[in-house]
Amino acid sequence: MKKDKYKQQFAEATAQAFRNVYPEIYAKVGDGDNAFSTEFIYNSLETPKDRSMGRFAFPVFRQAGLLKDKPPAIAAKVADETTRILKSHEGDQLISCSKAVGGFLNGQVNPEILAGETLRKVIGSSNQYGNSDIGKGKAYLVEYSSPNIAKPFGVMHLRSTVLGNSLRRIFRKLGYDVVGINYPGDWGTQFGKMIVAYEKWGDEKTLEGNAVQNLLALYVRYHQEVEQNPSLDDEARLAFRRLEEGNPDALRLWETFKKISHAEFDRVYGLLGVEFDWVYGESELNERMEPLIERLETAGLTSISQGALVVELGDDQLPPLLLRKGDGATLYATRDLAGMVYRWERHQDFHESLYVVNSAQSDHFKQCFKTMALLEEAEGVPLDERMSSRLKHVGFGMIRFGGKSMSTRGGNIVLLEDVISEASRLVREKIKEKNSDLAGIDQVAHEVGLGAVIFAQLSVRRQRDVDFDWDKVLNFLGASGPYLQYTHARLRSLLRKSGLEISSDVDYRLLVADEENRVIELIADFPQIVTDVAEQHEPYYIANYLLRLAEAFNSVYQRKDDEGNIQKIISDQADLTAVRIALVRAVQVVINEGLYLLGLEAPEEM
RNA sequence: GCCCCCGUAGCUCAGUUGGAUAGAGCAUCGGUUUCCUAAACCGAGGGCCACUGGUUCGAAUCCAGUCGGGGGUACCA
Repeated sequence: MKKDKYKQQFAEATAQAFRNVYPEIYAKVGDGDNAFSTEFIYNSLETPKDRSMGRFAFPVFRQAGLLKDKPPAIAAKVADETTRILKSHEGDQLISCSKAVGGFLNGQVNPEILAGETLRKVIGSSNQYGNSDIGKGKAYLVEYSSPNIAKPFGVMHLRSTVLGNSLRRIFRKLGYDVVGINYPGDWGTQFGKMIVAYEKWGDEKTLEGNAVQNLLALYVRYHQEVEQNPSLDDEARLAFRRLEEGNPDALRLWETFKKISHAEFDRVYGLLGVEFDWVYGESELNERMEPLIERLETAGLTSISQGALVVELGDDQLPPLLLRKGDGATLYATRDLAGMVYRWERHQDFHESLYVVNSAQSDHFKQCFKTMALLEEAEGVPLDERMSSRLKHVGFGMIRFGGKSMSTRGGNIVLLEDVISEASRLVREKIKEKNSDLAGIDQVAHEVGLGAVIFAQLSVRRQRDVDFDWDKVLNFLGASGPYLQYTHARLRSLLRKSGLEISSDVDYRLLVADEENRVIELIADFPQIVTDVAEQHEPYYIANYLLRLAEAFNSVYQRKDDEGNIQKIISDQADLTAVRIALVRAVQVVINEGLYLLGLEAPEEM
């Protein structure tokens, strides 16, 4: 982790100050990893709740016991000494230590220098700002979306899709060789059901026109009829068996279902702007399961339980993993295990492999990961070469609709496409009333409507369940995608209207307002936010951050003087305009890039 | 029964490895446009941070238990 140079300087000075103020105790404690070390202080630095207190804060409570002194007294003494030390650094007044408050030392960064360094960096590197090479040469696998064939693309698939898409972009920004994986469910007993349903109630017409809708209708009908007639499930099992045995009729139907679904998925991904690097269905693993099972057997991990072939995991909390059902058929866990090996073979030594899948499946992943760990242990794979420790389940909460969980079977489902088109329609109306001669209105309306939909998914912590609420998704006020896009469009407008070449060679002393400094601090925070997201696999940090940045900028934009006049960005004072335009450019670049990382477009106008 | 997630303003949610008076959006009320895009900005009201106990200089945050909601719990994925 690259260290923040301002923090580092502050930590060094503070550490030195402690040694100077308490030499006897320092002599006793000595160097090393203790409360006096730069390292310790650096890691303890916090961000003050109140921005006016400074850029960072160091709480001295932990030193209190050691120093046998009261925290406020310690803070006061050390603050004075830190200030003296920092002032003695000639010609380099980057940071300063303000008067201590309570038990905290507060550090400030010289605003003019922070502004200059930050804006120069952003303007110089443009959308590369925040890039890193920490991932250089490392493969990062991310599986997301993974819809089921012969089922429609509902909003429930949306979360996985947009989360994964965002993570893919973020890891790329950090230099990883990212492999975005789509792993559609194109195998398993549900195809037996589809085949039975088609043979009973469908015909060629089912596969024409709106084929996906027709297939869904068959699927729903199957689940209604099976209530009355449980023997349908036996037929379905038989039909799937036919498929597995390579029966030509069954295979042809399956191929057709697949083709229809893939065409539909590709269309939806195009709409969403989502991309993948590697797409393979469950069926592609059919040949790879047997070798995997043999490996497990050779390792002595398998046993027969109630007629099924299982792996006992030696864990009270986890049921055994099922490799084969009583009838010999494999299960999705078998396929997932084979898939893990497949991925490892294709991308040897990957850094991490993520599964962006609903939290309801967390036990399933625990079972699979544990099984892989046992296998590698049994095979004597050295610890640092094990794939099993690099597998991570990135879970997320459910999407509910009207308080109930959505289910394809019950037909309680909202189609993603309906949501997007409704959102776009509303955006279009809004644009018409405000900016009716906007060129490319349909495209912009789509981008902004889609922005609302995606942002609604990414602006909350993954683990939370979210209730799908039309009013909320279609509300473009406040914390929303359109709010960010609108702010961005205004920034672009400013840049156009100024008619200036953007230059970072401006007089940063002119940025004196609190509001402006707040914006600069936020811009300076961006690279750290990006790495936080990567570590926690939480894109909402970016969503949250962008809202704060947009808000901060909007209050610069509408700042008023004492007489109530707006302090405009573009004025007849050339120097002031130039530096403010540099600030505008920097904000615009960061919002643009942040939106990109979330998977949103940033229109020029709206 | 056991396991996982969640419980913060009327609603939807933030709250970084415990830290300085618990924040934002929506909704409500009040203000701002001779207009660099008002999809915005400024302000007001609104809280036993589910409950109880513990750890600590300090707990919304950590631990134990209770209550409430959701999910999972071997031959579906």
